[in-house]
This record gives sequence, C-alpha cells and structure tokens, in this order.
Amino acid sequence: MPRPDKKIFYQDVYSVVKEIPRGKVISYGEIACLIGWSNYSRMVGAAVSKAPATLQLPCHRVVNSSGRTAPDWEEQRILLEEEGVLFKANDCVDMKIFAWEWR
DNA sequence: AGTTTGACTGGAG
DNA sequence: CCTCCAGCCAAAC
Repeated sequence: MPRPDKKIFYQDVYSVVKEIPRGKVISYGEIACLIGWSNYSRMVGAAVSKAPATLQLPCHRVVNSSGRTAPDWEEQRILLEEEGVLFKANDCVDMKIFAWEWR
C-alpha cells in the first residue's frame, strides 16, 4: 500500500465532508474507508481540523466512532443540535439514528 | 534525522 | 458507561 499524497488526500476528505446531509454525521474512520485509506482516521482528523474556512464545509458533522464531538470545540454540539441531531446522556450522538448512510 | 503530537480506534479493565 | 492504552501514521517540531 503506497503512501497517500497529502494534497489529494485532503481534497478527497473535503469532497466527502461536503456531501454530508443536514442532520446527519459520519466518523473519521468512515471517511477514511470511503476514500480508500482505511487506516488513516488520524489523517482524516488532521485534514478536517485544518479545513480552510473559505470552503464552507460542514465539518461539525464529523464525529469520532463513538459519536463524540471534537475536544475543545463546544460549538460543534450546538451546530448539530440546531439541525436536529440529538445527544444521549453520555454526550454522544446516537449513531444508530444519525449516522449518514451514503448508500 | 529523531521525537513529539494529535478533531482516531478498538479493546481491556 | 468510563478511563487507559497500544497501535496507528504523517505532520510538525
């Protein structure tokens, strides 16, 4: 397995994030699989966290595999709740209901 | 060029 | 359910 090209990798990540519908979420690892780099969830996190604001991407719809929001970004939860995403008592999004099924 | 650093993940306790 | 941790891998030091 060759090493991914940073530029292309980042673009692929952004192209997926752009498609996440309102009221739905997806995990870093899921995105990694979708773009063909299943072991690169950390890289997906890096790409999303550095996404240029000018791209207007719905980065708040990306959460970790357990449905937890990003550390030190309390606004993420607000943004999700504003579009109807509900959180469980343990501060996790109920993935059974809000996980995006790209199909 | 070696070490540290994460918006991660799955599993163990 | 929670915390801790090894495994993860390129970017940033």
